[in-house]
Amino acid sequence: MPELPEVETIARAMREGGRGAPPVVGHRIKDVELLWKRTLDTPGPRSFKRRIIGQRIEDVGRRAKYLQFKLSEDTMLVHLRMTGDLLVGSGRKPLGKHPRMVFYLDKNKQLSFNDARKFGRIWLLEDDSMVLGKLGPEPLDSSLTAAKFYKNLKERKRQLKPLLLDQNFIAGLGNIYIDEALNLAKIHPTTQANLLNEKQAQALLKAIRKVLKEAIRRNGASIDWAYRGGDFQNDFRVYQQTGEPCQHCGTPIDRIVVGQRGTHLCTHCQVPLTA
DNA sequence: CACGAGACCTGTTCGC
DNA sequence: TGCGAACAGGTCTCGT
Repeated sequence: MPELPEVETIARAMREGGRGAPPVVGHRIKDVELLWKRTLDTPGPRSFKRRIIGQRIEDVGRRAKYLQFKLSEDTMLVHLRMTGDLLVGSGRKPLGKHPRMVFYLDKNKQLSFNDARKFGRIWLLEDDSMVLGKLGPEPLDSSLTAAKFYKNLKERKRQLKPLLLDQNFIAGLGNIYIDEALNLAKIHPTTQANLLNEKQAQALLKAIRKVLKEAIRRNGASIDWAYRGGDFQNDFRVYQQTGEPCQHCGTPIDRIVVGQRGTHLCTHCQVPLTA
């Protein structure tokens, strides 16, 4: 489900409450239950349990699509992958339809990691750079200037769509927001990165930021049963709009496959670039 | 380095 | 209606 805006929304809910649940920051972890073994990446189950019990959740942040739980001693990273979600409530009965790991907190609270497809992963680390170290820049961080983004694009020959999906090139984007940003910038998804001129690179970065900021403002996009809470899905220009008229020119939105991912675009507004 | 295929998984929707 | 195929927000690994 979740790309940067959805993960950001969840991180905020963990800190301040939201999505119909109270915050978890300030609570202490009293017990953990692992219901699907592979959900836990690092360390092993015994060590994980021994280390995490007793730690207090000091803060929750986000890097790329990872949630960072800053605990008293360690950092716990949670990656939701396709269908993961975090639910907060009370009692001992695991919340949600597909609980994979459940944290029992003080004051009878619980945090339940739900994940239908079991792709999600959790790490407990002294130093989270072990996992986050190679990630590319945050798209909303001002240290990623238009000039730097242009330079980075110039050094790559890959098609834009798979390149923007590469978390080591730029962090946090996924299938939805890439399709939306490329449409907004009027750039074809199969364009070779190094063929963009400076103006187009600038337009692309601007479009990425606009789409992400608007989505965060709307608390992300709710699609199907995986993630709920946001309503940016009502603003999709191309994603899952196959056959619908382009808002700009009326041409029916097309769906193609690029790098094995479904890709939505307006073939009139987004014309392939040739060298 | 770029690219494609296959894995990891389950649930929903589509086509016949 | 029923049933298999296709598809899904992500990422890793392997082979060419």
